[in-house]
Amino acid sequence: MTSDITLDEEGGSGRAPRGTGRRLHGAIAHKLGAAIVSGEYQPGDRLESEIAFSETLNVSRSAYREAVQVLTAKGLVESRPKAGTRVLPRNRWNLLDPDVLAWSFSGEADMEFIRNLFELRAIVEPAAARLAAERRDRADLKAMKAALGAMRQHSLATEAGRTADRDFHTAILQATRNDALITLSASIGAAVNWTTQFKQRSRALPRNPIPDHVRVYDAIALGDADAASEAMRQLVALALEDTRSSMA
Amino acid sequence: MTSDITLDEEGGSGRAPRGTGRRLHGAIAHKLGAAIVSGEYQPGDRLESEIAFSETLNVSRSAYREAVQVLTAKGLVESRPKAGTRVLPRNRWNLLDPDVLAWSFSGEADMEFIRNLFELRAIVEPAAARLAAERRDRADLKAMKAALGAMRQHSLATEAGRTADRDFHTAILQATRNDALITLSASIGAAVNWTTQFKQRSRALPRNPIPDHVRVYDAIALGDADAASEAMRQLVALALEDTRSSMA
DNA sequence: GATTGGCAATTACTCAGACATATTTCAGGC
DNA sequence: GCCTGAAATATGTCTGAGTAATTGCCAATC
Repeated sequence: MTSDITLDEEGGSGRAPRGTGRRLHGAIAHKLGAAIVSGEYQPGDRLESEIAFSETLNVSRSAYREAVQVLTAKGLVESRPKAGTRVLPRNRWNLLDPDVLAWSFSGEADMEFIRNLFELRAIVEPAAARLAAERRDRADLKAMKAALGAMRQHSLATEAGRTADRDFHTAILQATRNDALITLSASIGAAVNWTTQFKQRSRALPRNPIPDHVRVYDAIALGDADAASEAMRQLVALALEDTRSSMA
Repeated sequence: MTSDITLDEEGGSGRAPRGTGRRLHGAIAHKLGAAIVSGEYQPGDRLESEIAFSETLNVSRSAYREAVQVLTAKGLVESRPKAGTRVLPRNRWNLLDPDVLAWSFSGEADMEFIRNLFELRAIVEPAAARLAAERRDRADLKAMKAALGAMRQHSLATEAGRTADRDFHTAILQATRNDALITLSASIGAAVNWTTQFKQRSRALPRNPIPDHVRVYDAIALGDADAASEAMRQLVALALEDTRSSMA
């Protein structure tokens, strides 16, 4: 028997069996992962047995098991012989894993969690800007300047505009020369931009983001660490305010 | 045929086929993951085909595939039909994943990476102490005090002492009420304590860590956010200094 | 000469079913 | 009542077959 289940997520035109480039076990992991982070399965809950669950999904046991391995790798579940597969308590989850973040935002957004992410961002990003001001070289500044120019041309409502925004922040991170910091900030930034995209949809954002970004750039270019940190602090604070107002 | 390979890591008395409680695919993931983060496989390198590699390891294809799924979930590799499985560039790795951190420290420690982690810790922990000072309740303080008492009784050279140290920091994190921050800081803290354990082994550390911790506790108990942040900053700085000196 | 189209080969992906192993649970004996 | 051992059950591992998708080559065309 061949798989006859759609397993499509992000509800929409459910025509294709699954998006191209997406493997079956990946789709299962996404489906289960989203169900867990959304609270559909509670910590401590036991999943059906492998045989039963894979039959329910109309997939082979191998495909299902590979999906569970992914969830296990991200700390969402734990499997033991005879005991079955159980959802782990939330403090075991790798909340900052890019996939887990994506799953968290694939359903309804948990405002409390978003606040926590912004709080973390407000801690990390200003510090990153500070390091960037101390360590940037000519190539870093060039990249930032180019991204800034692109941001001026395209609105944040367009895909090109959001890409430019991402590029600007990425350039700052690269200048910190700290891989751990880069990984962390990139994950948080991506997740937060989920909400930005959402925010734009409610089209109540006339504020021009360029001046905030220019202040950050100028401080980094001057090598003024304190000013860079402060400018970034403001930028994050304003972003949180925008997000908050667009959701209230 | 049954698996006849040992797959033992952490070189030592290689008696058991693999540590109890450790599944085969987990052992493979550990072995491959450690090999990748240590640079044995370079980004862009292509792994042998599933059939060939699983035969080399004397394990079934299923076990090997499940291990690869874990690595894929952590951003270390990517698999595509016909193209094979390739090691991804380092900026795609989830460097802050607990397992990836563990693999990083299972081999020779990369001093540059350790510095980066300490830098990140120096950013996050003082901010966490600040939040804890603002939000802690009686139960939080009680937990910190208990951990502090345990630290006084046992040296950091003992397992009990290290547990108490962890408990103290965990209690501070809990008081921040920020899950994302807790997850992050716990991962970094655990990784850094790898180095602490290593540090102790070189037994050149007469410094008493208690006063530093007491300063942090007092500031948090008083609700003095600035003092808490500053005290934690000092604590992290001293820890870095100790680690640096014990490795030089 | 450069570009586009189709073809074939290779590789991962999925499926199916059997057997092995570990852990919990419960029954029995000291 | 505690400990010991056996049975039940779910995950873990193995094998082998067949499917699907991507790449790289080659030819035909502009």
